[in-house]
Amino acid sequence: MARSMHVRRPATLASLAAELGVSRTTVSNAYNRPDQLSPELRRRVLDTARRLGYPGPDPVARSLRTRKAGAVGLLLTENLSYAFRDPAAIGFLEGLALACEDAGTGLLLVPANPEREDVASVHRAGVDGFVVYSVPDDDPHLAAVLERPVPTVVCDQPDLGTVDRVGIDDRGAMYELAKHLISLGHRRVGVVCMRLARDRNDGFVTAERQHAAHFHVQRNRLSGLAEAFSEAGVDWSQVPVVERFDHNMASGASGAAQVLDRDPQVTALICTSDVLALGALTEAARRGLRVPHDITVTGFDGIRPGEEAGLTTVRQPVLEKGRAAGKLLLDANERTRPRSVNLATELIIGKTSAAPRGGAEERWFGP
Amino acid sequence: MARSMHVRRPATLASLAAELGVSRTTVSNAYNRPDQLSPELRRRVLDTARRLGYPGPDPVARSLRTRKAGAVGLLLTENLSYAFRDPAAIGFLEGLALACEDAGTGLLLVPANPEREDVASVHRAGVDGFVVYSVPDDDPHLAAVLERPVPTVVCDQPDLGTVDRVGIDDRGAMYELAKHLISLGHRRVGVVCMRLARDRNDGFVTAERQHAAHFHVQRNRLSGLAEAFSEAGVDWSQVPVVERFDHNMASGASGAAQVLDRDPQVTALICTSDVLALGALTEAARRGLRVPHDITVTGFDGIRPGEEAGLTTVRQPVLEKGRAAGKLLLDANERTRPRSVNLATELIIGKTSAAPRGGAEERWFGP
DNA sequence: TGAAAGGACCGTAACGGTTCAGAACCAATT
DNA sequence: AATTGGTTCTGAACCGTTACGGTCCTTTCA
Repeated sequence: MARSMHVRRPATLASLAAELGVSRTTVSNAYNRPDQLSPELRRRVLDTARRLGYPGPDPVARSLRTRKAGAVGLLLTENLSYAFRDPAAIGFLEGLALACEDAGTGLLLVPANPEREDVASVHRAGVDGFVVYSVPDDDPHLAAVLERPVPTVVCDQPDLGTVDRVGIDDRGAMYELAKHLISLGHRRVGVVCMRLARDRNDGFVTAERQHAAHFHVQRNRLSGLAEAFSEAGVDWSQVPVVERFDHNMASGASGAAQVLDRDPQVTALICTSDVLALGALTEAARRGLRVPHDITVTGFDGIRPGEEAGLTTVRQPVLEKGRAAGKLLLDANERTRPRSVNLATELIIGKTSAAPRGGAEERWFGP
Repeated sequence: MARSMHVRRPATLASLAAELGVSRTTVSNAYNRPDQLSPELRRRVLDTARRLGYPGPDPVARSLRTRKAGAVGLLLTENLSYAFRDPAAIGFLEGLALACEDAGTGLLLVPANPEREDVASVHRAGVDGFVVYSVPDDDPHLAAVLERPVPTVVCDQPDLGTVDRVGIDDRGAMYELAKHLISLGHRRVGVVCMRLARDRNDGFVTAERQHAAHFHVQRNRLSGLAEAFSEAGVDWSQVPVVERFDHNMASGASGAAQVLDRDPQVTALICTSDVLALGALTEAARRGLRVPHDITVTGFDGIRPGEEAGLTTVRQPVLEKGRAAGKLLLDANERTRPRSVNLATELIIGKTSAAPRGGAEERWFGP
């Protein structure tokens, strides 16, 4: 009980300076610019700091004064933890983290509960810039980010023209995939896609909802499909498109089931992500459908488990996307116009796609 | 070119107050305590803010005054991006993120390059607390965190007695796994472990280095093995233990190769992580060794790919560990003593372990 | 010996907010 | 008429630091 009975206020740079009989500037310099003071004095400052339990300059106060936080913020659609569940998101984050560590910058994951309209977390984030990854274009969090006077990079979002952007040509890539299926002879297809807007709509999607989709990525992938199949003479408005709010394999499976229940004659299940496609594969197996003999299944992304399953898909460089976003943000030059980066994708023809059984004429046996 | 020719300084709360002819307090209240001023005035404040392009109270200045940053920091051993490569780390992060989003707190990933001694990133992090995940006990970044006057939770680290801790009984769990192997008849075994210290040492490990390991988790897992096998009459000092700095499947494979080259007669390869074990499996296959008929392979962690491979391992609740760490940190009560949480593990007997071919007497045929 | 150079340290003024104890005002109660 | 209570708004202190532009003293060199 020999310790001080009164609550001692924590030491600050000022109190340390007072104790030493030097100016605050000098103490500050002891930490930040060793060359600005004599080694002896510096040692004395540091020793006294240790004795007084001064932990060094307060990072927040420093940030206020220097006007840099040493961190970039990341805004995602989903609950924070989603970032660690979705393989594509993980890849993106790894790339972003690579860029951050190169720059010695921290990475702040901003909690943005999509259920609530509460954007306080965005306002509260002490960051030098934002990366926005795949949020709906009408998300209030996105609006809040854009109001903040810091550089921003959007990824997998529409080009806003005002901030940097990185992405892929989702529409073109999906168009190519569709062309591949069409060349195999597929005309009667079904689609399972990820959520198209902030409201939950687990079921069939109207053409209108497809057009009005608030998720840039999904809208463009669907649009690429619609274009290709329309060109091939397919009436896109008759194609069953099923939406799933949650993004996991179970959704892929139930989405596939819903498509197959509606039209058992579809020869191909096109999924807008590999995760959904992997789920569709399980549903096909459950129904005793052999892939690709009885049915073709395709994905999008090029994640590892899809690769192992031999999935026909579009591979996109998720890690590079994250890294590019980080780089764009970290050398944000006020002078430059908003930049837009499109990364290349690659069509991967796996073993889950083949010509439909019986060929194109099969559709004459439809219901 | 009608826009202002001069650079306008960004609006602040003070300039907004001046423009409106009200006090700064009132503007602050307009944002933070709407009930403290009349609705009309509040509207006027917010409208003027929009007109002047005032983005709302600066988060850093607010943090300085309120003494809360609204974020917790995470310190990891590795380069930042490692967090997104290692399955166990991903699970931990998911759990931590869950705890954070429950509390509406941000999660700041602090870049801590293990190569450099530069701990500035720790000093610069504006956070309300730290979670430290599996860093060597002599890491300067850890020391820097402990000097910061904020609550801290260490995970997979020794109990420091001064800060909260969460972990598992690595030693006991590995002891149980070893007992299982011993009961199957294994006496001649080899070990592949993760890095034991900050220096790279890809090769055999002396008993001394095992004891002095700076990674709590690895030290305890090895110690559990040593205890069990010693009790079974095995001279642990003769057991080949190979260390690998990088944690990936390739390391597991090359580590296994090194053990098998040294002693082709080992009947079991014990790996201190599933990732290493998966690599060991590939090396076994490469050599034409059938698992478990020709050789037993075991892991530790209970990650998904291991499960799919039918790996015998110890499953630990990585997600729960992260969540527990977050909870501990977020309701850090000054009054409570440092808490220590041990989570339960489960021994998983998969299909990669079996009794050694020829039984215990085989060792008589050794070199 | 005087001028110039350089090292070491300091004072002041921000940085952009929040908070608390009132002041001013008005209506309702005693 | 004085008191009470409530709402609305204000003034000043404070958060802990760094940027900026000095001053002062000691060397160095012509």
